[in-house]
Amino acid sequence: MAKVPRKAETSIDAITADLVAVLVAVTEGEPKIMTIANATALPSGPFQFGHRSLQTGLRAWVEAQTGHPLGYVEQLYTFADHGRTGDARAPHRISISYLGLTREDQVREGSEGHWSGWYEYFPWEDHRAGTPPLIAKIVTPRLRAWAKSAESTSMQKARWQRAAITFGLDDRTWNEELVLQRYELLYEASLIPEAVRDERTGDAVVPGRAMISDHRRILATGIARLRAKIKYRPVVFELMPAEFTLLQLQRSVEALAGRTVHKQNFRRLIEQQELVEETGAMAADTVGRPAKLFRFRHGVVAERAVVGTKLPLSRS
Amino acid sequence: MAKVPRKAETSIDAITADLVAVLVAVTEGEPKIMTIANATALPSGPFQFGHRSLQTGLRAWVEAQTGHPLGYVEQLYTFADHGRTGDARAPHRISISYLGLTREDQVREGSEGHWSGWYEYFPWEDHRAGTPPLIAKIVTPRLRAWAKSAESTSMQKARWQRAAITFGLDDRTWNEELVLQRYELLYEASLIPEAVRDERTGDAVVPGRAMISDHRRILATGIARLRAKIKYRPVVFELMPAEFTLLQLQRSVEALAGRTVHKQNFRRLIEQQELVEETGAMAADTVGRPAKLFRFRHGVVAERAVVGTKLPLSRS
DNA sequence: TAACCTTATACTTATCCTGAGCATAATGGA
DNA sequence: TCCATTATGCTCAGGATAAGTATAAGGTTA
Repeated sequence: MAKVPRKAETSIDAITADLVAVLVAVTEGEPKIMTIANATALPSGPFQFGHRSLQTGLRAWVEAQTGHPLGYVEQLYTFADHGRTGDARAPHRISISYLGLTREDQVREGSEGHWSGWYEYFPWEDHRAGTPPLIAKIVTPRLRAWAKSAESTSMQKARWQRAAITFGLDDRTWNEELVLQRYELLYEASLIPEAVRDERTGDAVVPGRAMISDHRRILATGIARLRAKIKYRPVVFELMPAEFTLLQLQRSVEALAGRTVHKQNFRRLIEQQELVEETGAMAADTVGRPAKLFRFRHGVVAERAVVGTKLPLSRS
Repeated sequence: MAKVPRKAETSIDAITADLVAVLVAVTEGEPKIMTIANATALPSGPFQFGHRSLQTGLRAWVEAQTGHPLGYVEQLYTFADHGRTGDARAPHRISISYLGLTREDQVREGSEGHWSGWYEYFPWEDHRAGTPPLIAKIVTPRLRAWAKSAESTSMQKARWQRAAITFGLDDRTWNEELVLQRYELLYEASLIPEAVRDERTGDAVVPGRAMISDHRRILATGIARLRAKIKYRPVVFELMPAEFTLLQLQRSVEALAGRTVHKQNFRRLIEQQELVEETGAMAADTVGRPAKLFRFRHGVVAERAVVGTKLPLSRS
C-alpha cells in the first residue's frame, strides 16, 4: 500500500469485525425485521477466515442463525465500537452493517430467528394513521424540557430547532427519512433505554423496544436508507410476492415509508414508468371490485439499470 | 453481542483495517484529489489501537502523510481485499474508505502529499466541453468488440446494452453518476491497466492514470458519491472559499459533475433556495461586468438541516 | 470615442411533474 | 335494490424545469 510509516509488528493493530444484518420483509402490510435473541438483537457474527468476502460471511451468519437465505443485500455503515469496553487497550471491534430485503418465509424449526414488526422498535415512526399520539403526549414535552435545560439561550434555541426539524413540530412537515436523526436525538436527550444504559442519566420514557449494543441504531440506519431508496430505485419489488395488486404494492410502500400516498397518483406513477405488467389474472378472495394482478418487469433493471424510479413520497 | 456460536479463540478471526481517504478540492475550476506515492495512491494507513475512532484514525493518517487537515468527512464503503494475497490463510485485510472535502491549501513542506486533477485518472468522465473524443475513438469500439466476444448472442446483447447504458451510447443520455459502473465495466473488459495487472489478459488501451491496489476504484466511488450528493445537499460550499461569485460556484459544480449547466437557471435555483447571501462587495480583476460576491448562508444547515438543496443537473 | 467582447442579471415561454379531487366501474353483502 | 368497498379513468391547477431572449456593466481595441 502507500509508503507510510507502519509499526513493525502489524499484528499489533489486529482487530475483529462483526457483520450485522438488517433483514427486512413486508407481510400483510407490516414491515418486519429478522431478529434473534428474543427480539433484542439483529442477526450478526464475526467475519472469519473461512469467509471469502464480507457478504459471504454475512450470508453464512444469517442463514446459520435464522435459516433464512439472504437475497438483495447492500452495505449500510461501518463503525468502531469505542468506549464500550472499559479497557482502552482491548482490541478494537468494528461492526459492518448491511441491509437485506426478502419475502417473509418459514423460519427454520429450532432456529432462534424471529420476524418482528419494526414499529415495535420505533413507534414514533408510523404515521400511516396520522401523527402517532405519543409524539404530542410524550416526545414533544420531553424534548422541550431537554431544550430548556441547555445552558445558554442560544443552545436552547438550537436544541429546540433541531427537535422541531427532526420531528416535524412547529408547522414543519414530517420528513420520514430522518429516522436516524430522530433516534440520535432521543438518545442524546436520554429519553430511551440505550442512553440510560450507556451511563447517561435520564428517564427512558419514550415507548419502543430497545436492543443490545448499537443494534437499534443500526436498524434506524437501515430504515432510513430503505425509506430514501424506495423513492428512486425499484427495490420494493424485492419485498413483494411474484404477483400482486397495485394496492398491495402501495400498502408495502406505505408500510416502509410510514405514511400514506395518494392512490391514483401512485398508480399513475407506477404504470407510466412501466415498472410492472399485467399477468392477465385477477386477484381472488377480495372485497370490492377485483383488482388486476401485476408482476414486476425485470427488464427495467437491465434497460434503465441504475437510472431510477420514482414514487410519490415527496412532500405532504 | 448476539447469542451465537463463536470460536473459542477470538484472536483467530483477527484482521487489519486500512483507512483510505478520497480528499477532494476544487481549484480554478478543476477538481483535485490528494494523492501520495507519486500520485499513484490515496492517503491511507492502518487503523491502530491509538485511534479513538475510525475517523480519528483517518484524520491522523491524512495529516501525517499530506500535512493537510481534514474538514468535512463521510464514509464511502468498506470492503475486504480478497484473493489479492495469494495465501488464503493470510489474515484478512479490510479497507474502509472515506470522502473528504476541503479547500486546496499549502501542502506541508517535505510531505509527499500532492494535488492531482481527478480527470487524469478518469479522462472519459469530463464532458464539460462535450463528449470527450476518446469515447468514440477508443472506448466505444473496444467495448463493442468486448460485447461481440461473448459466447452467446444473448450475452452479447446484454454486454452491449450495459456498455450503452453506462457510457450513454446509442441515443442514450450520459449519466454522470455512473462513475463506478463505468470503471467496473472497463475493468471487466480488460481495457485498463489494473485489469491486466490483476492477471486478466487485455490491452489496457483506455487512457487514464492507474493507481495501486483498489485505489482508483475507491476514487470512482468517491466521485460518484459526490456527483450524486451535490444535487441534493449543499456540500459544494465545503469546497468554496469564504467569498465567491455565482459563476465561480457554477464552475465548481460543473467541475465536479463533469458537465455544464444553464447559467440563468443555476442562479435562479441557488438564489431562490436562499443558500447564499451577498457580501456587498464586488469581484475585482475580472473580465466583463463585475459580479457580486456571495457567501454561504450557514444558517440553512441548521434551518433545513438534512432536508435538501437542488442543483440543475437533472437531464440533458 | 465607438464598436465589441465578456460576463452579469432580469424576464419570458413552453413543457412536464405533482398533488388533489371528481367520477365511474365492478364486486359482494345487507 | 341499496350500500360498502375497492378499482380505475380523467381533469385541473400550481409549481418546477429547461431553454431562450434581452439588457446591463465593465474592459479592450480599432
